[in-house]
Amino acid sequence: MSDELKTASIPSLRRLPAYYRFCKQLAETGRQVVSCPHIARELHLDPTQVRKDLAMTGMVGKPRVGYTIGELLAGIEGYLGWTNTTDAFLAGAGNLGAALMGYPGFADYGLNIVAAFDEDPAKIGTTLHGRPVLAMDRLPDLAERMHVHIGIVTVPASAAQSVADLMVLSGIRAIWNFSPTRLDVPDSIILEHVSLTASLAVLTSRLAESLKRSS
Amino acid sequence: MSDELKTASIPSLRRLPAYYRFCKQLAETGRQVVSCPHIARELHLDPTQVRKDLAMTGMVGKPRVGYTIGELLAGIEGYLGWTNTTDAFLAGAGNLGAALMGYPGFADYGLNIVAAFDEDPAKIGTTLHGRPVLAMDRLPDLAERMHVHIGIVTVPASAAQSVADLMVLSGIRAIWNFSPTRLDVPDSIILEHVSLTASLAVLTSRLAESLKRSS
DNA sequence: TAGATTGTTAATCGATTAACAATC
DNA sequence: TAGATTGTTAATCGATTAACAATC
Repeated sequence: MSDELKTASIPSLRRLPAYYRFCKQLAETGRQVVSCPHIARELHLDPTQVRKDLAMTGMVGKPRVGYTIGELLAGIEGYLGWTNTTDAFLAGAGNLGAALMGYPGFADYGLNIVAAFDEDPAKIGTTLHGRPVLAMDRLPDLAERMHVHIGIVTVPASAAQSVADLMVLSGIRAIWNFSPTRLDVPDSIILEHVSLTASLAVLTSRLAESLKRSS
Repeated sequence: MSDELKTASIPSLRRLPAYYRFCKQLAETGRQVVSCPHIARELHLDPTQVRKDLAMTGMVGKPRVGYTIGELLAGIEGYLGWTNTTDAFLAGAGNLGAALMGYPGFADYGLNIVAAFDEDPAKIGTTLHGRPVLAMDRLPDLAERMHVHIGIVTVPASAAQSVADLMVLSGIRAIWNFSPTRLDVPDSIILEHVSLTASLAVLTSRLAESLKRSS
């Protein structure tokens, strides 16, 4: 069978949600089909690149017509594992943690943050956007019993590594790291780092260059 | 003069903050010099790659010794435009906006969020981590008078484009976009998008693959 | 049919990694 | 000196873009 899944490139994976979002908007207007040139024009990408990205998910289109939007959405959902909502635990009920808990869009992307964990006694026992804030030391037991596979790290840099260690011991399989620190975890753990400083570096270096040129 | 700045690659720019952070930690222990292999071991990178990234900033090292940490930090700061703190306006005083306003690390990276702007009358006039929340329509006038060049977008997707348009009209030169939407701005505007859904796609697709393999 | 789009193979481009002389 | 590290050039790798036959 054609079960040989060619491992997708990271840039391709990162583009899929944009296609998904655009096609969902199209679907709401009643549209049934969409072509790669159409998506590419909208997102300022190369049509061939869009086609390759979609091919990766197993999608097939019709020449002259394009892809059925419904199939395309289902294809991306399936490929990214968004079909069944995935439960996640969040560690660090601070500002950023609260923001992620309150982000309404995650449900559309199969992510369900079921509880937050914190060390602060003042926060423990409260709720955050309807989900409980629990003591950090209850994370291992609950993660195992609830089969939670995703851990979100929104604690300060100083606590990030120890929280990650705790998650690994708890059977967490994937860590989404929002702290400004690099985390050391076993190779078997999936690690995705949202680095605000990396993004800021691109912004400020370009701005510095632009201001220099115009002065 | 050697004023021909070769435009840096985005991956290189994104790595610089990690070097910066590691070297700052080393400096605190009293260390004076650091080598590329040393940095590379710590951050799990290739030593040659680290050397090329540093060369980009104009740094020169001593064979057998390495780089002076002080010079290295200054070099990165200069290259990324972190020497003089840059003022920024933030639009959208919601959960995420509050989180960014409260992030203590930004000061180290030359970013100073001086005010937030929002449409919600209930929020206008309050403060967020010591900085005022102002009415959105005051942004253009203030941006011009205060020479603010960076705008941070933390409004919901539906409002993001109109906020970006307002920023462009206000003379903002660089937009840091945290909304889940692609923004359309003139080519002259520097645009950096922090896409949580792109990051989540990498995480969930890998997790799905990993769970499939182990089942 | 004519022509736009798909699917796929080839060419290009850019970033990473390897190799190695120069240096202290 | 011996040997680790720098600086730089060459080779490799992977992603993007171009080319083009197949299709409806």
